[in-house]
Amino acid sequence: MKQPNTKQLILSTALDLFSKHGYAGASIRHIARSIGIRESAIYNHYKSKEEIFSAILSEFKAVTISEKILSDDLIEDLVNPEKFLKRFVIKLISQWSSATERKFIRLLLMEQFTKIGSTELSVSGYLIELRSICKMIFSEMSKHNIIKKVDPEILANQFTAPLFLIRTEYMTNDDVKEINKVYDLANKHVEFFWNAVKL
Amino acid sequence: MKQPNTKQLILSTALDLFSKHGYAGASIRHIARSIGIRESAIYNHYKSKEEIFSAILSEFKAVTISEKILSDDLIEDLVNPEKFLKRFVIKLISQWSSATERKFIRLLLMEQFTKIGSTELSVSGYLIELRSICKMIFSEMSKHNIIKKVDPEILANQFTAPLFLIRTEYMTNDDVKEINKVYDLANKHVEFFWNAVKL
DNA sequence: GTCTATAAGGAGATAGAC
DNA sequence: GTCTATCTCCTTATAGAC
Repeated sequence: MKQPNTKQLILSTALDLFSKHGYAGASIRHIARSIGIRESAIYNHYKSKEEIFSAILSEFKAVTISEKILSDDLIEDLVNPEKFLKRFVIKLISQWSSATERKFIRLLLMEQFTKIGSTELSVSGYLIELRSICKMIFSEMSKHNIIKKVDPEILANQFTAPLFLIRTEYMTNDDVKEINKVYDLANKHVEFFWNAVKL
Repeated sequence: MKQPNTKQLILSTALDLFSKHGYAGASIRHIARSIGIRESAIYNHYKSKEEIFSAILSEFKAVTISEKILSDDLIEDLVNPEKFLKRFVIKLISQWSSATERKFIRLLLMEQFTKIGSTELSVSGYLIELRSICKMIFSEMSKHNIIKKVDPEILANQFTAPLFLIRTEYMTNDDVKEINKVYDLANKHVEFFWNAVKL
C-alpha cells in the first residue's frame, strides 16, 4: 500500500483487523481507534464499512501474480525445468508470505462464504491466474517432451493445490519456525511432483 | 445430531447460522428467531454464546474419521490398491459432503484465525487423523512393494491436500453440478497420484 | 478533515412471572 | 422451559461546529 495518508491508513488498518477478527468481528470503532481518530472521521473517506471492504479488494485485484513473481531471470531457468519449478515455488511462497498478502489470504478464507454487499471472494478466483500460468508452463514442457503427456490443467491443479494448502495451513503465527516449515513442505512437494511428471 | 429437542435444535441451528455468517456475524437473537423461541430461552440451555460454540465443536470431536469411512469391506479392497484408493476417496468426499460436515468445514475455515474463548480450530487439527490413517496405509503398501519407496508422511500429505482443497473450494453452493465436479476432480487426483506412486 | 454529539438499533445477558 | 421486560454496551451512521 502507498503513503500513510489517512485514506490509505484506514485501508491497511481495516485489512489488518478484518484479517484478525473477520469482517463482522472488526468494527469501524475498532479501526478508528487503532488509527487514532474518531469513527466519524472514517466517513469522510469512505461512506460505509462495506465500501472499505470493497476498496481493500480492489487494491488486490489491481496487481497480477505475473507481475509479482514471473521475473525475466526466472524465465531463463525454463531450460532447467526442475530448477525452474523450485525457484518458482520459492518466489510464490515468498509472495504469499508477505505481511499484506498473508492478511488478504486470511480474509479470503474467512469471508469466502459470507456475502458482503455484491462482493465475490473465492479461493478459485484467487488461484485462477496462478493456475493459468502453471497450465501454460506445463503445456510447453509437455510439448517439448520434458514431462509426461498429462492434461496440463490437471498438472496445474496438482502442482498448486498442495502449495496453497501448505501456505494456508501454517498461517496462524508468523514466526521463523513456521515459515521455514512452509518452505520445507513446499520443497518436498516440488520434489514429489517433479518425480511424478518427469520423463 | 440427535433428537430435535430444544437443546439439540439450538446446536444445529447455531451451526447452520455460524457456518453462513461466521461466529461474530450470527447472533443469539438470530439463532433464537430461527428456532422460534426468545433469546432468553437459549440461556436456559447454554450459559453463553461461547458455550454454544464449544458444544458444537465437542460434538464433532466425538466422532472419528475411522468410524466414519474405514468399513470392513473397504479394508478387504486393500489387495487391489488402486481400487482401494478410489473407493476410499469416494467415501471420504461423501463424508465431507454431508450437510452437517459441510457446515462444520465452512465454520472451520471461517474461524481458524479467530480466538473464540479457549477454543483451537485448525485445518491441521481437522486433518490429523485422516493423514495418520493415510500414512499407515502407504506405509503398508510401501512395505509390500506395491508402491515406490517414498516417505509415507509425504505421500499422506500429497494424497490428502488436493482432496481437501477440492472439497473446500467448491463449497459455496450445494447443487448436484457442484458435487459432481468435486467427485470428478477427486477421481482425477487419485489417478494422477496412483500413477505417480505405483510400481 | 477531524472533532463532539447524537440518533437508532442490535448485541449479549439477566430477573422474575407463568 | 419459555415468556416479557429490561439492562448495558456496542454497532453503523449522520449533523453540524471548528
